[in-house]
Amino acid sequence: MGNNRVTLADVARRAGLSKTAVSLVLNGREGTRLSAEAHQRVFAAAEELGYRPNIAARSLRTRKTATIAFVSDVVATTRFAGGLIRGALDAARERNHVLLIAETQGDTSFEQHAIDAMIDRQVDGVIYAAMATRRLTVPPALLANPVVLLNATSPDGLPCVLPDDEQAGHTAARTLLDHGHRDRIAVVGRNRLKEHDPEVSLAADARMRGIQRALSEAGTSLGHEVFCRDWLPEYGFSAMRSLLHRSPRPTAVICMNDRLAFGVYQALADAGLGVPGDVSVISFDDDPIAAWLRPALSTVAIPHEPMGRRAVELLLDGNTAGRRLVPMSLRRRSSVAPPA
Amino acid sequence: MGNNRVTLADVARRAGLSKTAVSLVLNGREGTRLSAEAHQRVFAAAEELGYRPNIAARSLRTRKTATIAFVSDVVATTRFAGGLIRGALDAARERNHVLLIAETQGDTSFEQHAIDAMIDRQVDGVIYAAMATRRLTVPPALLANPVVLLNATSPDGLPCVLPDDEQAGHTAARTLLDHGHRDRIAVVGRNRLKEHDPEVSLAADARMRGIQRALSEAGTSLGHEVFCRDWLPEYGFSAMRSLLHRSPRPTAVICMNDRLAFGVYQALADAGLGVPGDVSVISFDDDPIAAWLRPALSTVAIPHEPMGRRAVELLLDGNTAGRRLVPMSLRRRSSVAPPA
DNA sequence: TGCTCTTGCTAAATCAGTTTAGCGGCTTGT
DNA sequence: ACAAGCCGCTAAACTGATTTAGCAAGAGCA
Repeated sequence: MGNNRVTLADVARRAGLSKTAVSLVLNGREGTRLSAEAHQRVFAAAEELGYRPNIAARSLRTRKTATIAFVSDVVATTRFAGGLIRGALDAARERNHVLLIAETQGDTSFEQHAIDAMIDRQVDGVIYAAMATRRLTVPPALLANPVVLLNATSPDGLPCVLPDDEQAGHTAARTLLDHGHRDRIAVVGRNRLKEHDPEVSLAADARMRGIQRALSEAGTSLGHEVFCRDWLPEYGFSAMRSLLHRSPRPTAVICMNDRLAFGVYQALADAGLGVPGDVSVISFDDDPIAAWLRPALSTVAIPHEPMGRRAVELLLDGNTAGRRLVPMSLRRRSSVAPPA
Repeated sequence: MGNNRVTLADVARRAGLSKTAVSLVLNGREGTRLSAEAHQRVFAAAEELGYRPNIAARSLRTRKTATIAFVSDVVATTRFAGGLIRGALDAARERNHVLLIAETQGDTSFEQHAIDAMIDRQVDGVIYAAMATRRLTVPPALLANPVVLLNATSPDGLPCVLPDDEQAGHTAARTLLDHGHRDRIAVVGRNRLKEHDPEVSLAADARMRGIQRALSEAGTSLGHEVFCRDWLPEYGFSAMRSLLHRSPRPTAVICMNDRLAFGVYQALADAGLGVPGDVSVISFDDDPIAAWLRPALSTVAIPHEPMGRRAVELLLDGNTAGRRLVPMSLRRRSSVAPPA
């Protein structure tokens, strides 16, 4: 196993120099007065022996592990997480860092355990991620070292990365307005809890603000709105059913996420109505399902990868406190058309 | 930061004992002749100071890091990965280990980089995971330390964890037979490449074998089959369309995965046919979408969490070589009924 | 009394790096 | 001619744990 790994001492012996010299050369230290010839000998020896530094040993002295902890409530294993981790992974790789991941599953003792485990391993910093965009309080144990919140804010004013949901709401509404929809635009998925409790969601309120701003800028306002207990297909389904009983019928529906939109599609199909011929649909998230629906669903994507990437950059490069909003962009597909 | 972390020496000083004594006590070593009183003093001191061992320092000596590398082609960020990582994370936590993750994205240089990065950090072992169940060759650099393949096999005969797709195929077909379907069962999603090239897929062939075994045990055989270029909704859609032109029309369809089944649902809805009234549908994977469809789709689930868990157990406990098949179980929902 | 054994504990080596302090030899300035 | 400074390099300390080797005091035995 590692018993015969090549060490710095081996390289030094081979190069006929001291460990010090080898360390200085391999770390590319400026201002050492080692000769060009010594540099050559070190590089050659390291190359020939296939030397790789032992990071545990190094970090013992330097207190840098080139390792970042990615701690999340439950995000690490949801579809949602994919892009977040991918982006973080990419940015970490570019900076020669690796990611240690842990999931708290919302359990305080798991969380404590996870954080301890990470800190014991001397991570250089922690990315604390939430599945739903929301406000949270970070465990005090974390505050001792660099932290960046991902998809969350905290009262401590820690640096954080969030999607720009208000702009997304504006984009969604603006898109419908641009297609000629006006007074008969409905929203599916309003939810008092999500909109009023920042510890539950920040997205719901921000998206609504964006939608309402776009409408009032256009001199109009929301035609209908339906509240939903949760943002799941079944609630979208019944919400759309209830909308179809109202008159005038909406010409377009903004769904608070793609799963609701899926339910809305089902209800429209059951009623024999076509998208976008009879009703246009637009939504948020860009869940994989959005591209699979027929017609494909136009939706304002959560920028998972850029967010993950941004969090790592913020952590590693100077991270001034405060929030960073990452823009959300429209995936134009086929579910929006002018009203009949 | 870490400059004032409590060290073993601090605890020793406080307890009025040597570092050796403290180390022995805290590690619960048997056969030391330290007095009960010394034990008390050590525990008290450690507790009072909030001592936590520095794992980098420890691993320098012991060559154990309590860290596992989870290297995958692309699995880490797909929906697919969720359960795999979750299971691995759970099992790792139970054993006081953590997971270092990396993604190669199928790029050889990324892969080399990732593997080096993990080995430099002295991981105790590597889980090498694939997104699609398939055969692959593991990079030679890995062979120097413990490896378990997850969702993959290799010619090296390394220990590996795979879903039992043949049994899954048998279960799917058996379920339809039990409901009274017999000669008019169709398969959607046959694919020569997937079935014949183990480096592309092992699942396709295994599922087909299971299906055919169940049918021949019942003295019947496949009514129809449609080949698909890929297992995506659009191909399921056109496959089902073509099936509807044949006569006799199938009474039930086995889809090779849930995304195909989604397309099949769309085609049936377009044709005004009901599931399961006119056609029963059963599938594989248990993608989240399966539960969202109306009627909810019965499908044989890939046991992601147990697989991830199993991989960690295999790696940490004695891992005798050879393959472990993890059973796949049926999620009974509403898409299967007796033929009309 | 002298010898060995056990008991309870510790000094020092070790892991693989980084960093500090400084050593000879040569050049330069006065 | 002599001090000062530079050049090229190294010995040794240090990081925080584990582990080996062994010491001193007391007990047991002849």
